[in-house]
Amino acid sequence: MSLLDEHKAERRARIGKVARQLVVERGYAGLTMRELAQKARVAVPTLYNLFGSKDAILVAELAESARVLAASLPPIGDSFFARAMVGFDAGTRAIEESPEFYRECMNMFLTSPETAEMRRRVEDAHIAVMTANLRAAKAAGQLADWATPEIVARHMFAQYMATLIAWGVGEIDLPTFRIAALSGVCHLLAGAARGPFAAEVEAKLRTLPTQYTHSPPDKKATRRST
Amino acid sequence: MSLLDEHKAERRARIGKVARQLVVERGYAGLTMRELAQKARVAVPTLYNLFGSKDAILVAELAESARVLAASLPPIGDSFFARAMVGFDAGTRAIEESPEFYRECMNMFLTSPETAEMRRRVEDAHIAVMTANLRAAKAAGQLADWATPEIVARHMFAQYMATLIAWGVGEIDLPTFRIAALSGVCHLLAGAARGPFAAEVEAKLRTLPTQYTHSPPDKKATRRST
DNA sequence: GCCAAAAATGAAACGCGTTATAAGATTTAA
DNA sequence: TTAAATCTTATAACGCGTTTCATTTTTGGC
Repeated sequence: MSLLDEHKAERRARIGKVARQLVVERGYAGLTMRELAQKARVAVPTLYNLFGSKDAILVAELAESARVLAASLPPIGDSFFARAMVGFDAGTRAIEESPEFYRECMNMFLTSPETAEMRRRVEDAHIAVMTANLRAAKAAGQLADWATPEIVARHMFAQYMATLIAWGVGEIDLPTFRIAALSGVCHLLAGAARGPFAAEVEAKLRTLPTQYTHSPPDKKATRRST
Repeated sequence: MSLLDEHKAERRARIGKVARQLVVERGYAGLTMRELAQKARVAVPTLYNLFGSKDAILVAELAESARVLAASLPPIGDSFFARAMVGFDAGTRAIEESPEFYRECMNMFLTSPETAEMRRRVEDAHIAVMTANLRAAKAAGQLADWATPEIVARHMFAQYMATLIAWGVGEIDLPTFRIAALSGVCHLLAGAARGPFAAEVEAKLRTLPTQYTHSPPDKKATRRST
């Protein structure tokens, strides 16, 4: 790596760090390019040279988080169900580490064209793992004959995302999110699972509260103005 | 209604109509308040007097659509499953009538603070219907003992919304959306349904394609710039 | 050490959503 | 008819993300 590229990387890192911090402090809308430039000791056009847009800066931070998360995934369990839970758990724990940041980035992540490719990558990775998992279940006769592994995997992912969004818009708080996401995924698996797999899912479902609090606004989020 | 209120209502209607048309033509970002004011023969501050914000104008249009939709709901069928399908079908048909408008409004609908109340209203209405429906199924012994009607209803709604979002961001096209949403809801019901209800769900699942095309970008949407 | 290429800089500008201000039009009530 | 109240209007402004441009700084090869 040349000196030039090194300095570029330094700047990128500095900008990303400050951006992340400012988003946590002031929210997505509260992060202004002019202030970011100043606090990162950089000129405004430099932000655009290095990243291209405001969203791209945060996407880069999200991508970094995803990389760290992927590298830290614990070894998978042995039952189909345990394996299915590992990914969801890891994602949820990552969010719990800096909820303000992820919540403020959620709108952007969902809607910015910058993130289209990243969304597809994240989704494909999740779905590939779950599909493989469910394929094994099917081979072991523990999946309904009408169930297609990939389709079930996609629906599970959709269920998780929908719950995530409910949290992102402030509809539910983080503990509720944990329960609701788990519940949703289990409900979905309950239909397709057979044999021991099904028993495991049902057992889990029985441990979940049947009346978790919905619509209890914890802090309002999304698009703060100052 | 006083003359003053009449004229106000006229202006509101005119603005809403033009806004809707402009969104269809140029997308959400392509709708500018200055142009809207001009085309609706109104001053810019009037837009803010009457609505409060750009998003609020489109929210009002969405609310109007929701009102029309709710009023046009066909009589419900007789089986639990048929009843569950009616709402989803009506919503999907509404979208198919003006996909450009709804697609462009989706980001805004999901993320704007203006829509929080409306989201809750729509969600509560859907969930109330489905919950009542599932309660009847439970009373008839056609629901698993671990299944809570309201929770299943919420998961169904989440599944539908997640698929809707996938369409909104351009991940899937409208025909795929129809299949995927139906498939997701059926997968969810398959776990909780018992007896004749379960048989109906499974029968439906067997009719759905097991390999519907995912990620075939039809027209890119979300945040056009001109 | 010098010179061409590459990149960062400061300052100004653009279009956007939104708001303030002052003046003009319209409705209401007497 | 007139006066008060209400709303619309035109215009200009603000802060935002983003871009342009000319200038300066930094880098890499000789």
